[in-house]
Amino acid sequence: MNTVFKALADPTRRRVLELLRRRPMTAGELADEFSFAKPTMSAHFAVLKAADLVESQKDGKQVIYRLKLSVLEDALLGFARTFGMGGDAGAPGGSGPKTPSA
Amino acid sequence: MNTVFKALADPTRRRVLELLRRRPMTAGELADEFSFAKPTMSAHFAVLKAADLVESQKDGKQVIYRLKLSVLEDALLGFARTFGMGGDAGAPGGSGPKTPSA
DNA sequence: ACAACATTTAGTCAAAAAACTAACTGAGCG
DNA sequence: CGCTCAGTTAGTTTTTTGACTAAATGTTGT
Repeated sequence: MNTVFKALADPTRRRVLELLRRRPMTAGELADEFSFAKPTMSAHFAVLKAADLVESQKDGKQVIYRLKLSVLEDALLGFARTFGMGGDAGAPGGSGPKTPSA
Repeated sequence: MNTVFKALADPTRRRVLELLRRRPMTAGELADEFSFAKPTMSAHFAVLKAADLVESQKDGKQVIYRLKLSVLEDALLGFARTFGMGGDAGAPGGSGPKTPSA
């Protein structure tokens, strides 16, 4: 989950995710949407993949990236619910968990 | 919004927000929950404040920090809705929501 | 006024992040 | 086979981040 938030910290990567929300795209197609060099984009893809936010599939000489929406959902909405948004998952009224491990 | 995601990228800051979700706390109280030096924590508070995720109020020689839930909500749920989660604010036109509430 | 306390500011440092160019790997084509 | 295209890996550089100690600021009690 920390990797997810780290991945989301960069605006380029957030935009990659937004592009992938519509359809899977090849590394080249994605890279064309930005002004960065390809290795730079490749590194961004690697971060997204390490966070399990995208999956890649090789197709001939291209690599197709696809959004893993459920992972993004789990992280985002899961965290949101921690704060009592969109449901309830961690906002007790009495004395709750300290969770002193971080 | 970028500042919000940058702020959320650090686990210490996420935990500060979680602590503040229950009640406003002073800088010292918050700092006591962590093993870092106080100036380190102060810097984290500054990042959260710059992202407008918390507000501070001076009370004598202490500083009380309070969570700005609505800002967190706007950023988090707003971004989530971009992906068709928890509502609709930017769902794909050609291909509908893949996983409406998984 | 002075001391004690809570917090922030200043300055330093090491590690991580984000970018680049150059070189490599693997796939398909003539 | 040798070329070219798509993408990644390697290596370097600059900037940002997250931590620390020491010192400054501001507040309260004596």
